[in-house]
Amino acid sequence: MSSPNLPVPAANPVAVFAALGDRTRLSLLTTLSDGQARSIAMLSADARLTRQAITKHLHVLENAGLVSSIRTGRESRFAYRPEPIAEAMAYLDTVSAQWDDALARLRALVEE
Amino acid sequence: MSSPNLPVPAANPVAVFAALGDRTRLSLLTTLSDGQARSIAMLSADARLTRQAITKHLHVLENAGLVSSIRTGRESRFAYRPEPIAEAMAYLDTVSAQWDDALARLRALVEE
DNA sequence: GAGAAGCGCAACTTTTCGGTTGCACATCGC
DNA sequence: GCGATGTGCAACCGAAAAGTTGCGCTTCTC
Repeated sequence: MSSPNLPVPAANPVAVFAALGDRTRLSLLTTLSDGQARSIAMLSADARLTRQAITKHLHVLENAGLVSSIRTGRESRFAYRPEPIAEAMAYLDTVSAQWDDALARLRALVEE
Repeated sequence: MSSPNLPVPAANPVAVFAALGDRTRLSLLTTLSDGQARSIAMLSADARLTRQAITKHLHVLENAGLVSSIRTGRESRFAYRPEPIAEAMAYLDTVSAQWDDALARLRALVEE
């Protein structure tokens, strides 16, 4: 999967959050975040789902830029990619920053 | 909506991310994050969707704990709630921390 | 070379999601 | 009191998501 030199899709916040919004995928990502690349077979081993279901989830994660895959021999290994997570956190930061600003202004107003 | 004294649902990370994984909802939340509570009519005014569609999205956000609503007179006003965002960021922090640890260990190994 | 392991692809089923429409009901303002 | 405003609820629809099954193709391994 993932035609070799096609750039990894831009980490669109909505797509990233959507990818994270499924417990199977969140669990896969958490597993992979230890830096160890794993094959589909390995990742499906301890899952209650079919290998194909896991494969689909991995592709969703890949399209969101959260993992990358390379085919080596007969197996394709998936690896964690940190960038989108950083961008997602940056996005959430802007949201909570706006909130904090609003709070600060309100407080200033109240305290005279 | 939201029976008065029922505790706001626990901010389950999966539910929060799923709620954020839609551009209409993300946009609604961004709007509300300025601290100003708004009625459904206000929030639907500048949207290309039906009032009912907006209402549904607001309920999704509410179930994820991202907003709260109170009925005042004939209108029900929705307000931003910061807690789930903080928890979501905390979750992402654990993921990226695990990644950083893995990187550090790898680096240490390589540098002897 | 033969069997096993690891995948990919395609078809199909079942829910879930995002949206709309229609209608009834409460409330506000004059 | 009455029209306008703001909602809530329910039914319905189409598209996408989640998952399964079946099958064929490579790649190891002995």
